[in-house]
Amino acid sequence: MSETAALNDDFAYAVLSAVAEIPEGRVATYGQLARLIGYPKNARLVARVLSHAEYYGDYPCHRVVNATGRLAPGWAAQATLLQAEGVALIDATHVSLKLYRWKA
DNA sequence: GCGTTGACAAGCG
DNA sequence: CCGCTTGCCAACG
Repeated sequence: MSETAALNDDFAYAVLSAVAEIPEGRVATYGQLARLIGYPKNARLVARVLSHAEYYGDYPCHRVVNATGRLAPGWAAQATLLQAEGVALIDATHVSLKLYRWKA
C-alpha cells in the first residue's frame, strides 16, 4: 500500500516536534527544521504547518523565522513574543540570526 | 487535472 | 540586505 499520505499529520507532528525543541531566546529557520525532520526540500510545507500550529496544539511557532531572519508576514505579535523571551529585534520584522540562530 | 500561490532556500549582481 | 531567477512541493481555485 503506497503511503499516499506520509504527510498531513505525520509531517505536521514531525515539524511540531522539532519546533518544541527550540529553546527560549533562540530562533530556527524553516529550512533548518525541514532538514532536521528529513525533508530538506519541503521548507515551504513547514511554514504551512506552522500557520496552522494552533490547530495542533500550543507550540512556540513564534521562534521560527525564514533564512533572512525575517518574521512571519501578517503576524505582528511574533515580534512581541520574541522580545518577551529575550530576543532583540533589528527592526519590527527582523531578528539577529547571527546571534540567536538555534544550533541543533 | 492544470495553473497559480506561498509564514521558503540558494545563487547571482 | 535588496532585487531577480531557479528549484521544490503541497494546497487552492
